[in-house]
Amino acid sequence: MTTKKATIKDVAREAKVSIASVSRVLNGLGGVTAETQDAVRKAAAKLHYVPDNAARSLITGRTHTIGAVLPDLFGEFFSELIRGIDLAARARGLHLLVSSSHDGVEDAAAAVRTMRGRVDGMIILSQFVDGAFLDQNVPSDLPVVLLDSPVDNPRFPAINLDNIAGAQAMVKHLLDTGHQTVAFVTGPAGNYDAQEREKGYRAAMGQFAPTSPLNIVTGDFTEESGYRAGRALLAQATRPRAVFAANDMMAVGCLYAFKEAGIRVPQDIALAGFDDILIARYVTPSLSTVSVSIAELGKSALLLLTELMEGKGHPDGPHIRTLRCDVVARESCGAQQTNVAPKHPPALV
Amino acid sequence: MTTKKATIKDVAREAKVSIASVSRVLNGLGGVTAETQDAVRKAAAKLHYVPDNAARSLITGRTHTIGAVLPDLFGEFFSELIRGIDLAARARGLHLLVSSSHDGVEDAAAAVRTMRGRVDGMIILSQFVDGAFLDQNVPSDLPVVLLDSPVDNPRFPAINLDNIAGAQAMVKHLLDTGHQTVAFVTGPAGNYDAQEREKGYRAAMGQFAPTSPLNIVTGDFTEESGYRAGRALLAQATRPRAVFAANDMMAVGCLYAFKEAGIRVPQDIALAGFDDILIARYVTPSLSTVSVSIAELGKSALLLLTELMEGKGHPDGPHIRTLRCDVVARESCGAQQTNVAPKHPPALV
DNA sequence: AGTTTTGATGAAAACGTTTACGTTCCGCCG
DNA sequence: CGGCGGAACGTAAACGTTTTCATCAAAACT
Repeated sequence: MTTKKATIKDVAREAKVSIASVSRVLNGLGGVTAETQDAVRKAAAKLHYVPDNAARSLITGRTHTIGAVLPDLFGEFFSELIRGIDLAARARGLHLLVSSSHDGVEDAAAAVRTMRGRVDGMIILSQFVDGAFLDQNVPSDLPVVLLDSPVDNPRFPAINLDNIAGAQAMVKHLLDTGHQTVAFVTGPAGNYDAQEREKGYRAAMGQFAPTSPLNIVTGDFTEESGYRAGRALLAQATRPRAVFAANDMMAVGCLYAFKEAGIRVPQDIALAGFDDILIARYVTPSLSTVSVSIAELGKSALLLLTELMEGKGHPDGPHIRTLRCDVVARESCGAQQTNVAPKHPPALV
Repeated sequence: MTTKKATIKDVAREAKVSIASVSRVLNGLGGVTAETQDAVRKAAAKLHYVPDNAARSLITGRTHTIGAVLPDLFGEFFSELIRGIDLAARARGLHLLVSSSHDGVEDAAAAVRTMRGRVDGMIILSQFVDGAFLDQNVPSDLPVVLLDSPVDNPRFPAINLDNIAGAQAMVKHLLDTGHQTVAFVTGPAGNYDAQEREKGYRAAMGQFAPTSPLNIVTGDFTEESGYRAGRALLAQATRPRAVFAANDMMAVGCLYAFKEAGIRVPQDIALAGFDDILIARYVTPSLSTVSVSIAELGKSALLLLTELMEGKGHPDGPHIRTLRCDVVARESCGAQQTNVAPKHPPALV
């Protein structure tokens, strides 16, 4: 590739046809004889012609790119999510523009605004978006799919995790395994997932252990907050029989607090997390948790988005969908015996 | 945002000026009186005007987007890498277009080609790129930074990890700790990092333990291959005193093979990996490894790329740079006593 | 043979910007 | 007072496509 850059005109001249014919051939529109096709393809190959995307976008109004707005890229959750989105996107010939790391509503708004005109649709996961935010920052004709969002608006379909059911199931599992008292470690206040999981805990306790008091300590999804929560729980007058943390990293933090104090898991206290991150399998004892297929979440979001983009104003089905979560019983909850070899990483979607 | 979409013409009409003046005001070019500025800004705000990026790109030839071509998005390495790139990019007002999951040279070529015209520069990490590939698929005027690549071409500066030195240091550390015989588990054949790490192992053994025979079993960076390698090592007539795996996931695989066989780590056999992924801190015993600051790698790549993009044909400094790797001694190599609380995740860059 | 249909092709408009180049107007200096 | 320079602003070209429409030849009818 030594020459400057070939345009469609150069190809047309080389092939001795008009630029319209070149366009037709290269876009497979038909209405061209086999010879011209050949000539055009030869010329294009010879000149290493690659169409200019900006010009194409300008006239067609499509970019073949979708945007992903995320709060951060750190941690397995987002990594898996992007992977799921990317895989599904490239299967459809779409590109992926990522934007992350906004810690305020202004940041998020800027991110969304600057994507305007660069993408054909967006997938947004942010605790800062609500109805007003969307109305203000999203052009009316831009398809958007929300992830893990409380927004209930048919114009902005959402895909959520079934956090409530998942948390309920885990609490029930802990109770069924024989742990009479279950404490809960919360996530950050603004986080929708965290709120839902707490709801699930409350609901399950009310339903399956109405006589047992609620026992809630606060955390913020970080390992360190889990560690502090673990120490706080151990300091209580009557130590709970089981601890359910709103995510795995906090559960791991608890685990280290317990180890440090010489408390055995699960014999002295049972432990469970939420997310089923990779680490959950590798800590000792392996961590019982609630599994959410994150890559699947990303894939579903992209599928829904493409449906929206393909014209059908609103896709079939409800505008809020939930993805089920499953209890994964490992060693830390006491329902499973030690198994030494962890499962391998999940296969590609 | 209810109206269709406002163009620069609409703003001009609303402000009763020409489109040229609107452009001047909005791009801060000067040569406009204060009143016109006001009028234009008011009109733009009123119409919710946002410039069309496609049109702008078409005429300016810049997209303010950089592309990242990666083999996959799975695992902590790529997650961290993207994060490092993204953070540095958005600090400079650049967008990030990712493209991943190519398992063949054709895939990679397609990825690079389809990015043409969409990005102002690219960061490429792929075992499939070599000099010929780049010549064939990269336009001559597109700045590119290579990551972990053996390509030695001033036109394509590269940033590599100092795999050789890191591996050498780890082998030396294992020998110094008193383990006379060190076995090595290789990575996939085509992987540059893997090759370099093996070189480091060979060099260190030759230099520091010339009488000890090399002991190399093959792996492919997956946990499962590490597990198999671990079993193979145990089946040897004289079991090595230490095992150095070319990455952490394989080391974890080894660890489970050893646990399964009732072999204690590090008492019966020492173990070390490479990469310092998050899991390394959480397995029991915690895994000694070689740490590479991956986010830093991404950040450096982006910085170098922006230097290239800003005109200076070739940035200062050598066209191949290496990032140092550091030995992290934890429990599994026997040089460190048990410490129960793992370090917290690395802070944001 | 004359008329219509069909299918391939080319000319030119359109997309929304940036920017080179004119034009106008004003103040200033000779 | 005439000419000149510069600031403010407008006109129009250019960027590289897609797409509509017209053209034209050949094939298909009547």
